[in-house]
Amino acid sequence: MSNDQESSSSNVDRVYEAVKSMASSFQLKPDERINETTLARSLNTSRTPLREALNRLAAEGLLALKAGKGFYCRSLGPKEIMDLYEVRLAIERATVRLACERATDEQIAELLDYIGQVSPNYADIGEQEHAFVDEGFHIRIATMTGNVQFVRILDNINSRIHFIRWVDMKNRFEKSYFGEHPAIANAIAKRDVDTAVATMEEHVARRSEEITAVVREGFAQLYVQSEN
Amino acid sequence: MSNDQESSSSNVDRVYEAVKSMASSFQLKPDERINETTLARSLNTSRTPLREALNRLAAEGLLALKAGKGFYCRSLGPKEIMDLYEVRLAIERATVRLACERATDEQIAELLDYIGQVSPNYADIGEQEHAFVDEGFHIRIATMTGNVQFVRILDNINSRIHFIRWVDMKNRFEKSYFGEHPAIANAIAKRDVDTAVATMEEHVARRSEEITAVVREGFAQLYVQSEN
DNA sequence: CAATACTGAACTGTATACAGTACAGTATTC
DNA sequence: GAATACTGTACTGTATACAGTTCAGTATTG
Repeated sequence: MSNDQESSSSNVDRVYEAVKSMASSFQLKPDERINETTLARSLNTSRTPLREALNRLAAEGLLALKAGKGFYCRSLGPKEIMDLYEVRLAIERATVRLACERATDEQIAELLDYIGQVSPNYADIGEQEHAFVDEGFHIRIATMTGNVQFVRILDNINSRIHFIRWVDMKNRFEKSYFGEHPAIANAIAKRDVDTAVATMEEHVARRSEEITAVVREGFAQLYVQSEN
Repeated sequence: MSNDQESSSSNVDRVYEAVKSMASSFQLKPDERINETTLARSLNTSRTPLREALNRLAAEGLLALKAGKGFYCRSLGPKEIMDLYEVRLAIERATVRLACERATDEQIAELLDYIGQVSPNYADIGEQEHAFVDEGFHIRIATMTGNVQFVRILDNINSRIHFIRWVDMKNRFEKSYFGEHPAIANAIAKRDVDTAVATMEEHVARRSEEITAVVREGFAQLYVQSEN
């Protein structure tokens, strides 16, 4: 049945994206066992392509596979979150430095434009979108390095902390978008490596601290938010 | 505590390791199509678990999946190699810094011991082993951070550049093991962050330069070496 | 009543069958 | 003889069947 639009990406890719989205938005709860038959049926496919997608996600660290018990949505405890932020800091330190050195003028113009487009109507979009916009900013900087591997890794980290980022966005978005992000972008535009790196470090580190506070408060409220 | 959940009890994990090893050692040639039926048979399994393993490896970047045409062993061109070394530099800069701050005295003792054990009989082992020993050194430093994510990423990079590393080892091993590695380890032992980071940067960067030279010479000879 | 053994449902892990598709090698036409 | 159409083979992608295992819920025994 070729009912779906041209499968530029295969069935597995479609399922992969769907499950990834479900995991990022915590429709799949942490440490919850994934019922393959049910999930396959709800995605209009069979268990074979579903399991192939699940294996990819497990390889990326979004899911865990307990032998003999199947796939679990990976739990996201305080330790893991801090660890991921630590890796993110290491990566972004490098990307912002390389971006200063290598970004084309077009890329820089596009980055400034990206910031500009969001600012006016930032109030109209939800937290979920805020998180995506934030991720988009950092991914653009990674892209400026010309090194796909950085983008790949950052993308992986993003998908794993997306939900946390989303929650935190309530407090942070305005600060990020009218303060720190433009500061970083401007430093890149001036090819000012030291300022760019320092600002980025501060940006990520501050975020990390705030996350810690949220995490310490406990996760209960987070999960509640994702109920509906 | 037994890891037989991971390796021996699961057929997929066994196949995964086998194929990974084949890809790292270029028994599977770059850009070569993988015949699932044949490979499955040679690994004493069926296509289903094999494909699950292949999907994991594709997610990790060791294989590529062309839609409608199956899995291919990923080509490793100069650009990709340089990119991976660049990421590695970013990661190792971070790990060595954190290792200085967080490593336990036991871990440091173990690291020094690791170096000591290898030195005497370094001539007895082949290049393949040299590469593993080298990787082991860097993985240990990553482990000292207490952050599993760093280990994970570094391990991924290692598996993708293993072959290149192996080739380069002919020239580098002695320099690494009697010069740079001990220098890094000693700096960590003294908790001297600046020296440790600087030495590590120099170490990875120098290696990267030499790799470039090898790569520029052309790959033909590399592939020939892996024939038998 | 508590604790342990038992049984069956449900689910994972694997093998296999089948359908659709790319590709090579051959035939056909100009 | 060259170029294009054709046909068969082989392989991927997916569905399904089956075997082994876990787990919950019940029965049994002290």
